[in-house]
Amino acid sequence: MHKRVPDVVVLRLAAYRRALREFPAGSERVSSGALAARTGYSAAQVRKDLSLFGQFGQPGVGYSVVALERELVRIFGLDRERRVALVGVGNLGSALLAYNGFREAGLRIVAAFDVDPRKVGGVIAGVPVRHVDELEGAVAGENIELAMITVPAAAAQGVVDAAVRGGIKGVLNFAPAVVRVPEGVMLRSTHLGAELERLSCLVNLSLAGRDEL
Amino acid sequence: MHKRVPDVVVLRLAAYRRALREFPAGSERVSSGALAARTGYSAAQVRKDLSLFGQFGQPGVGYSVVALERELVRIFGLDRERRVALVGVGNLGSALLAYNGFREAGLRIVAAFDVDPRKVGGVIAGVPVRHVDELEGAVAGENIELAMITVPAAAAQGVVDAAVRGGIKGVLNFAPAVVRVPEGVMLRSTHLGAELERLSCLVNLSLAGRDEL
DNA sequence: TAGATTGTTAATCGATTAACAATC
DNA sequence: TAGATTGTTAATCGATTAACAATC
Repeated sequence: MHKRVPDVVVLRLAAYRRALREFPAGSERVSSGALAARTGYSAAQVRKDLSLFGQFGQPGVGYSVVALERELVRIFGLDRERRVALVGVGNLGSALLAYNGFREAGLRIVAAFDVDPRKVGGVIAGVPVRHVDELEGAVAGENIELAMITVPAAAAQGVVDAAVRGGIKGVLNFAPAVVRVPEGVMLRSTHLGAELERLSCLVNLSLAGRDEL
Repeated sequence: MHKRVPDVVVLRLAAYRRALREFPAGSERVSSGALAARTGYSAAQVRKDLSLFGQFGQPGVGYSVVALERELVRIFGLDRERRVALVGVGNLGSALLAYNGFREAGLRIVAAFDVDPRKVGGVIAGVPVRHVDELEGAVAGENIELAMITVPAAAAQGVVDAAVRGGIKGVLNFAPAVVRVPEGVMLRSTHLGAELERLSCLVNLSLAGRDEL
């Protein structure tokens, strides 16, 4: 288990997992070809991607739907509960708190943080809102591994630094700002506008007579 | 202008644009090296990416900050207002309606749609909420080019079909469902859980002793 | 001029695809 | 057995990097 795993492989693994979950109840076996058809990738790519992590299939037979899904869950590290902090309880933060998909994925938002005294002390979607001053201590003392940042751009680096001091393992930044984390801390950045801007670019390029992306 | 533009290039162009916007006021010129330092890519890649679209720099001098940003805006198709519909006024839909970043990017949400009679007829963040039955007609008659879908998974394909019938050019799907669009309509899919699951995967792989992604 | 920097070509690197022996 | 399908190797393809002539 020492191979490098490209980002794009993680993206496809997530698609395989989703496809497996949506498989007709009662399906026991699935072939790389069937997974490919459901996800839009190729059978060879399905097998290659999975082979990075082990040998999960049987030649001539295929993969066990249940066992393969279990392997993917394990690869994603979602086979045990991961505790998550959310920082910034605005519109997007509230939407994330109310989102049900995390729980079933093993991702549990256990604490929310904000600076607004009207929000601190409240409870949103079952999650207590605490003052952001408590963030570092909470990460350090309450086994919080991941943090989602939904604060204004100007505040982003500060709260990321606090989470890092507390020992956070991964940061998902939704603030439209470049933030830095030390080596060893995983970082993903996105923001609400990004996807729509990229879509606009695709539409624009395709209309300009280019090939489809 | 007939080269294929890989998805990853669009991603980097967006980063260059953001970096340009954050450049110290008064900067007139920027080199590929300076852009690289700000975005974490390499100078050669900056030049190569830009060269896909034209020659924007001067040898020995660099790029004009203002002119390059204008070119990027043009490439993204954001040099004129693009009208956008939002379908599904839940938590995420409301967050998108309230997000200010779209307007300054030239993306204007002109109509929101829902099926809930308590929401239909209201106005959120200045945008009127209409019944989803009006979606197709609105797209066709009100020059709406892009649609953001924030409805439950089960309803996603139906509203996408309606938007497509109305002549939508691009769809950004936030529902956790696989949707299909005909050739010629651009589609991007993501959902709130996806990024956090990918982050979890990164953290898990890095802790398992793998190289950094 | 000398130093800096672009745009592009060639070289390298990595990812995808095709093919097939091994296996059920 | 014959048909199906995996895991992996080799071949192809595409993207990144390095290098440099051209230019300011």
